[in-house]
Amino acid sequence: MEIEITRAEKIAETLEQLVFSGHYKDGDRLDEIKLAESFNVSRTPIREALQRLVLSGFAEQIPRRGVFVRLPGPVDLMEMFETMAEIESACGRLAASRITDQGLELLRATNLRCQTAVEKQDLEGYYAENEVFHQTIYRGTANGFLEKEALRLQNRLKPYRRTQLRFRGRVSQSMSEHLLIVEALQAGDGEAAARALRDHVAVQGEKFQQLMVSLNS
Amino acid sequence: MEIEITRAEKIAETLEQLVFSGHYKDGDRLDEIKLAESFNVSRTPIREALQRLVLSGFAEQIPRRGVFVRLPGPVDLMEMFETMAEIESACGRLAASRITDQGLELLRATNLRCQTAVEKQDLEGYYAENEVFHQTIYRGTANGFLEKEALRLQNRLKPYRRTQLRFRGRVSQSMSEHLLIVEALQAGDGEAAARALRDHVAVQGEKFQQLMVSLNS
DNA sequence: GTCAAGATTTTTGTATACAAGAATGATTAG
DNA sequence: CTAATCATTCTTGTATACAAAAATCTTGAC
Repeated sequence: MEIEITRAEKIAETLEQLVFSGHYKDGDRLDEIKLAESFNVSRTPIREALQRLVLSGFAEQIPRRGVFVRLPGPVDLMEMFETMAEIESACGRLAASRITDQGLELLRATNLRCQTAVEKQDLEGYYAENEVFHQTIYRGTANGFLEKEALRLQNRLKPYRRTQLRFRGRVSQSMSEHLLIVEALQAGDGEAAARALRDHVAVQGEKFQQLMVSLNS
Repeated sequence: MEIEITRAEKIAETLEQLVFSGHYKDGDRLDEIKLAESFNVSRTPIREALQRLVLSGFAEQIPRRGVFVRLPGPVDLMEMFETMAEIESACGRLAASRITDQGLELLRATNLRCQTAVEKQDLEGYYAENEVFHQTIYRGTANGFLEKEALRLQNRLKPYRRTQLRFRGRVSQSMSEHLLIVEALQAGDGEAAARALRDHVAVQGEKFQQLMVSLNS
């Protein structure tokens, strides 16, 4: 966990959470003065935090006008999930020939914890372990840059993935897909791992409807 | 072309160019005060520009210490090129079934201009057309998010690609690879396009040596 | 009553002032 | 002469002040 020292960073983190959690509507202006008051700081750290939001894609800045929340619409989300599927796929291909035995072991262990979380109906726990599962694959690529890019997108899509997993049958299906992925990685079959991960992450068929439904909540 | 209004944005752009062009060494501290003096502005816009550099990955910020240039080393570059290869590959796969006839036509036209640039020994022109070639493929994915991500990385790797193309035989080899890519896209063969683009961008064999050599210049 | 032009207010972008932590150097004890 | 501690200086982070542009409101003409 990174230690954050400056107020601007803490504020940026908090604002990201607020945007994530739907506290703001799309198009809302992020008023520097009001934010400064509510955070009990001056406009300076607020402005730095807003810049971070803009550069992370959560907001848009119109010069001399202000910063506005930009929540992804259905099309944006589809595009982001498709991109994520391709990136995870690439991670799988590379990890298949590079992941360490420790990595594979961690993958299996994480999968087990996923399974127990499912059995205990611990959705929150499942989210967390599922994240670790994918992050372990990113790490397995032995490509720090790709890993960071994957983490960035994973974080960006996190809230939407959560809502998706709430649908009936999704969790158990997801679990069996995980097994396929581990098998492919264990066998060192890059193409199979790439395919399995792409299918796992991609939003197609049933999942498309579910994503669209979850957008109206 | 985007219009930039605020000074901070112009300064950020200029600083990026300076870091790109090797004006700073790795680890150099970007002194706010000196930069402010040299740009004839106050520290405020400088700080905003520095933040942009940090979030783009060109520099690193250590709280209460300052901002330091972070140029990619050999390992970072290999990782970035590998990631780029995978992303371009993904673009190829998606574009194969989505690129419009206009897109294909643009691709062929751009390739022709590449060819004439080669014949005229116009390396600068070749760089530009080559960029357009790849950007046309990004556009062909019909995925705006992926397109933007690809453009980001392309921009980040631009200076290194340039040095690479200066090696004997690279340009003509690159040209024939372009033809392969266009063929695959035209045939709608996603897998072939993916493979062709990955091989085209990937740094392997001869190209690895060339990249390493070009780093010491 | 409506629309437009000008004045006023608000808000962003920039400059400057100030506070706190880090780096540097000096001074003194060993 | 070396090392450690303290003081000084410098730099960053934050607050405040100011300027310019945009938004809003008012007033007047039609």
